[in-house]
Amino acid sequence: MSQPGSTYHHGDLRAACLRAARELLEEDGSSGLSLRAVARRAGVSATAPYRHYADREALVSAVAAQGYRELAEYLLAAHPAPTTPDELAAVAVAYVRFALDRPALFRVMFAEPCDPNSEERVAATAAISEYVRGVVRGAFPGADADALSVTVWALVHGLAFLHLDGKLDSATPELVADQVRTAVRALFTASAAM
Amino acid sequence: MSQPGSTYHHGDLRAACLRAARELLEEDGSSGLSLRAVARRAGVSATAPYRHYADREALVSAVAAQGYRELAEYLLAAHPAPTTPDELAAVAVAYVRFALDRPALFRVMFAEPCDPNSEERVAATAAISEYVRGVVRGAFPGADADALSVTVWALVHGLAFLHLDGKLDSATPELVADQVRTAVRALFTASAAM
DNA sequence: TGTACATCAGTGAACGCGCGTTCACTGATGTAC
DNA sequence: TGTACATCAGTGAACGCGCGTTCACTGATGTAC
Repeated sequence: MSQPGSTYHHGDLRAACLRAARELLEEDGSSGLSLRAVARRAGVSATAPYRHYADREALVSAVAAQGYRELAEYLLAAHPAPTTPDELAAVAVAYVRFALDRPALFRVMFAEPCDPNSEERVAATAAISEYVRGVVRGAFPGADADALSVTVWALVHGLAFLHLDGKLDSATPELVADQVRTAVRALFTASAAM
Repeated sequence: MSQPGSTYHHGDLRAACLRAARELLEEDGSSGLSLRAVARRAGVSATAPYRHYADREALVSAVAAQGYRELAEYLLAAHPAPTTPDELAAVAVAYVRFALDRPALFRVMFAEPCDPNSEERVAATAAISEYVRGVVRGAFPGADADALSVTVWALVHGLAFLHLDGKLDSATPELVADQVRTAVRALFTASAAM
């Protein structure tokens, strides 16, 4: 049990490290994400995090896994089981929105060479990919779900990255959303014509 | 003029640094790309690169710019001016191939927060984006070229990144190429139906 | 053709930094009796 | 309810490392006369 006044025992340093890591990530990018900086921000000695994370990579993996879970929530919140193009587009918009709301986190999740050994991480990405497949099956009943879900994911993922890198105009959220909707609709038309 | 036997004057250290940087990038990823490592590999003192690059960022920008130029060559080699879906698909395949052939370079080009101040870099990315627009105009004469070129670029870019991150099956080049062709064809069908 | 000299590419010592990680430790917690 | 003690979360000093960058320098180059 953590005691309010006590400072020696943090109470929930594991979660505090994760929170600190997320903040550093958004402030300084992934280069700012060091174990020492995390400890500093959590108000704890440099070595305290080792009680909770084996090493730096373990912490990064935990951050990424948390990111995957949050992304899944974003998508589910947009629409739990889309079946029309507009509903699918809403999910796509949420995906890109997530990337723009948490740019550094999104980069850690996808752009960094990752260790294939973190089961937490592997499971989280498998869940995302499974969700996309399910969504595509729902929205495009006739199509080859496997092939089309790759296409949809790639399209949306690419939009997210190009916006992240400033290669597309992301001045306002509405502008971004419109672009995403247009792109997804184009795909839907395609599948209908197949 | 560089003299074969002479070691004091390198001859073309600027280019040698670029080459060393590229090698380090592919061997160790972008974390291995330090000025000191570049100097070491070029067989030169740690400070020699400062004759040719103002700082680390200048070198990274130069590497990225070179990457953009090579990407453009890849695409042009695939087809100089595609007008059919198959020709467009060939260009798309080349884009993804480039990413998989030079993963770390591709990441530097796109996944790293970049300085918007390097004109060399800005010009190079503008050229790519202009090329994509031109290709789309050629292959989809009737469509809204601006909107559609964003869609095409995003789709291909997303495929490249998902493959890079091991989120899609990239066991053989042919498998990858097939996926890319399928996705691009889906888009073309869409535009034909619009 | 030969020499003096300005130019400039590369040297090497040194700086301060933040990092990941180890280690023996200490202080707080909570449980068994 | 009170006390002894095992557990374990966090400490702080220390390690070795590689980094970016500065500085005064030196050696090679090539040009002007």
